[in-house]
Amino acid sequence: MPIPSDLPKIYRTSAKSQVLTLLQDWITEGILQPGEKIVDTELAKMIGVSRTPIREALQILETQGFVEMKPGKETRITYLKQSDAYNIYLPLTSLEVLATQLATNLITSKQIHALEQLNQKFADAILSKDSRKTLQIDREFHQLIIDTANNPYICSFTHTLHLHAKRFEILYFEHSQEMLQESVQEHQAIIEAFRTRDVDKAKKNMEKNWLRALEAISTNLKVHKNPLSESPDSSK
Amino acid sequence: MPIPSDLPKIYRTSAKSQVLTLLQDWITEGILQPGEKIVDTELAKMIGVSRTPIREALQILETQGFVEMKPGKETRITYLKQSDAYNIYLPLTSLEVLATQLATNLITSKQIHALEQLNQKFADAILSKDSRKTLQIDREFHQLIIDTANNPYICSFTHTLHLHAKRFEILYFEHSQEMLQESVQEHQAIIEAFRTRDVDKAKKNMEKNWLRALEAISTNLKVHKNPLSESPDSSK
DNA sequence: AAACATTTGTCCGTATGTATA
DNA sequence: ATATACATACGGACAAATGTT
Repeated sequence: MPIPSDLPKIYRTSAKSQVLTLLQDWITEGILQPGEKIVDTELAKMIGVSRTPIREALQILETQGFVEMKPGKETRITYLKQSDAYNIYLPLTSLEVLATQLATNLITSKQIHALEQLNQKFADAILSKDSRKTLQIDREFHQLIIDTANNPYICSFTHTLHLHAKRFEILYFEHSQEMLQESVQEHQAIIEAFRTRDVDKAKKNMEKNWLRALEAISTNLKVHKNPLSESPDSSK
Repeated sequence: MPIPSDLPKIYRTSAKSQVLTLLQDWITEGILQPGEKIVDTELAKMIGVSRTPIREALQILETQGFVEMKPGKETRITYLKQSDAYNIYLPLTSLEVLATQLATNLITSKQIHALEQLNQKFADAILSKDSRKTLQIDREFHQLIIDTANNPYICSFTHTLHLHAKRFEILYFEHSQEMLQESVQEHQAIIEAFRTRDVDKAKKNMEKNWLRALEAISTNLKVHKNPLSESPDSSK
């Protein structure tokens, strides 16, 4: 059997990358809470690797804004305030609007078809009221557009912001049915705009999609569940 | 003498951060060339520290797109093609336009005054024909606006993109006098827009400032100086 | 095909700096 | 103020993987 030559090269997965993905997951899911102290020896024992890959992963998490390392002192999960919503969603909006603009001129009919299927799955997920699955499929829809734009910096930045947004939503926000239904409409409008290569329509709907989510967030926050989520008293 | 209590806390600078800054400088300045192989033991000997802080810095440089680590195989400085100009400058434009929007509502008269002084120094630097200094002051102008916007994600992303842009310009591009003169005008327009809190005018001029630079780049590239800057033959 | 050289990935010990009693 | 405990930063050694002869 001939081996297809265009297979994506599978790199050996280092302990570092596995730890990184694991910790990103623990932080976004809230298993590691905002403000929680991280001790590398403990994590190492817990996960079953040495301190080195733990530390290497922590370095990366710091540049992504998930932990704060005070050299020689301590390492903590970063705090996340409700007002951070703007910090996260506004640059995410700008970058995804740009991705949409670039994608409009690059997208193939095959990819448009994939977007349609994802939006259908999205609509189904909303009805199933499985909010985790719904969020997951929404992100896949957006990710396909980002991938189409084919810009490594946009891809990297939005990946980080998506993780922060997920953490934020798990901490503070529950999407309403009506809001998600509107999302389906906007997704559909983006797909139509792609078909007719209508850059302006595509961008406008992408922007609306995110800004509406941000507005919903700022007017409809979860009750403050977790004291650790707030920044500590600065008078200390 | 009373000690002012609002001093920014000076953290002990780790070997890791020093190595990181040093390598970022070497890469953007072209001392470490695109495609060049990096051996951590060599760097460690050269700089005079152990492999650990070198590796930690390399992890971060990888997430920023300056090096590529192939596990168990090799570590290389990333290639930079002329066509990467779009990848760098387009997201930078989007993010700085957003920063400008946010800054318009936050900027103080003191900061506006600082911008004016920077733009004056910028104009002087252009006449002195010291292109390094000119670029440096231009970045300080933009950085002040970004700092004013007060968004950690925008700040982090644009920092990385500024470094990539600097590397690109040193490799491929020499700003012309006329282009820089236009920049002075746009900066002035931004300052005026800040004064009157004219969000739209401020954004438009910031966008124009970057897009014009990108246009100049794509129509006026340096002669291809460096064979290593090109990606290697993909048929390998 | 197998042994070698090279380089990376991981482990763990030690020292330095920080906070607390 | 001094001593103690503790966590982090760094160093050096070993193991694993890759490419080569």
